[in-house]
Amino acid sequence: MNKEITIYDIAKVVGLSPTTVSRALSNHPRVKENTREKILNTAKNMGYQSNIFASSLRKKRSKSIGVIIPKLNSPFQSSVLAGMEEIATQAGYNLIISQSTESLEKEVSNANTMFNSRVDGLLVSKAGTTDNIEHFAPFFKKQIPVLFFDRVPEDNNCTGVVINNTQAIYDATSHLIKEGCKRIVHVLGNLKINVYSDRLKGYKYALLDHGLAFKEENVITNDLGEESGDRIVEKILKLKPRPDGLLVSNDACAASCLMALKKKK
Amino acid sequence: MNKEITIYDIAKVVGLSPTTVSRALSNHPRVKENTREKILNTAKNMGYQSNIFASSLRKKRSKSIGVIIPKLNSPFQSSVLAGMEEIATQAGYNLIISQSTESLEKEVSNANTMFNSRVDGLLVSKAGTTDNIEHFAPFFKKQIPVLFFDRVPEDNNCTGVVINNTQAIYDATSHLIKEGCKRIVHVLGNLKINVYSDRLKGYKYALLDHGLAFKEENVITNDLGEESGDRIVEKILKLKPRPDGLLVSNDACAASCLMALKKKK
DNA sequence: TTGAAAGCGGTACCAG
DNA sequence: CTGGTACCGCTTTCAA
Repeated sequence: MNKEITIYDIAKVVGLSPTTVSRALSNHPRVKENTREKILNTAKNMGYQSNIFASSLRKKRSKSIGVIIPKLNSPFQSSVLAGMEEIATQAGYNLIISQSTESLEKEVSNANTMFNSRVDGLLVSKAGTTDNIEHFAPFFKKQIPVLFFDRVPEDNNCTGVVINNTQAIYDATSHLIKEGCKRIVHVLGNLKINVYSDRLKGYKYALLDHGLAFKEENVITNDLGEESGDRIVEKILKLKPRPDGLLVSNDACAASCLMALKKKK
Repeated sequence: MNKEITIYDIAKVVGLSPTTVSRALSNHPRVKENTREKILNTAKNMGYQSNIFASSLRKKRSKSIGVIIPKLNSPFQSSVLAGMEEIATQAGYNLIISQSTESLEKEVSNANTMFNSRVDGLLVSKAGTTDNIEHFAPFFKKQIPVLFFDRVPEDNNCTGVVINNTQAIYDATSHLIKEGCKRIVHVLGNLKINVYSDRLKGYKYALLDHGLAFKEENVITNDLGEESGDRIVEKILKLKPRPDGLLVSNDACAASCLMALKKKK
């Protein structure tokens, strides 16, 4: 059984104190260049591996950041994740990830796990049905930074990063209108989610600014899936007069709608 | 400054030893039901949060699993990740993820980070260019389980999980042949990667079994991107006689090829 | 069923 | 620039 090498072992070998070894290993400035090199070398030779548990225990920091997102296998979320990973790694942080699968219950459980894992910070994109955020209270209380992104809570005390969803859909709608569309159907998800309610605003504003009337029946909500194309197209085809434009708030769903429409032809 | 509550604080309050408190909190069987309940209650009331650093230090286990994949924002990889997360969470493990972005250098660095984070196990899908695996040696030496998936090393001493790539492409090729294709172009990635070399085998076998000749010029390798459609189509159109079937080993690239082909029409 | 005490392996504080 | 030592908070013997 090969025992772990500790700084004490190194200290004995180089004839210095554990303190100095510790300092050398963490690049503390007040160690003679010579000494540090000797320590670093013997550490390498002895196959030393720093014990992050002991270090974290003492320093009370985990050097890890928690991430809670609705779905890992979402093109958007996973590309955001890729960016997070890059920056976190650069800064010497680990990323601990979990998904809520759009369930509040799981989000609560994930938040608890993250808290118990003592992450130094938390990045969250809410589950669709989450309308309270008291499961993050322990973080707030302990002053652990919580940053929401994309799907942010209504609560104004929370820090969040979002794109300008309203403007984006305003632009998209305006584009369709300029292309000659008069009856644009807008398909979006749960309006409890800021992402979709903001987009709906953009849609409405664009209609208004171009002198088109907003009609409730042209908005289809709460059904954004990779397989919901058929259902959506069904609804659209029932509308009279028939719509001449379609704006879908989700790539996969848009593709599904396209396929469904092709079938109908 | 609110100090952390420890098992000692709880012990004092309930008038028992830290040992018993520890046992109660970790559901050790040899604690009287009464005692345990009392401890659990006061723990909750006092706002106790177990210190996972101390626990890990003592138990020498992190209850976390490392994951290294080429790209986080890949539909395939992220859906695998979703499955891993589900199971890991169920089992009380955290997932620490990182991406190599197809670079050996980063993969090495990620492996080191994971090792230093003392993950209890490691899940790896290799970067394309990785042809040695000595950066995982510390894991092997310390008997930390390393499981490769999808992109596995050649080394037979490694445990790996793969789909039957050969059979899959054999079936796909056979399908095209049955549809009447005689000159099928196969587009795939770096042949150093098992995924692609296995698929190439399947392609060859299928041609053989259906009495078609294999031609080197019908295989396009090393260019699988979301934007490589134009280049690939360029190559295809130069072939004489013109191919009548196309088999692309990657969804995004296949879509890109379709678009490029449409433009050419 | 419960307890005392010795670690786990670093880091921080206070000296020198 | 270097060292002694207490301590972070939990778990694990060994003992009762």
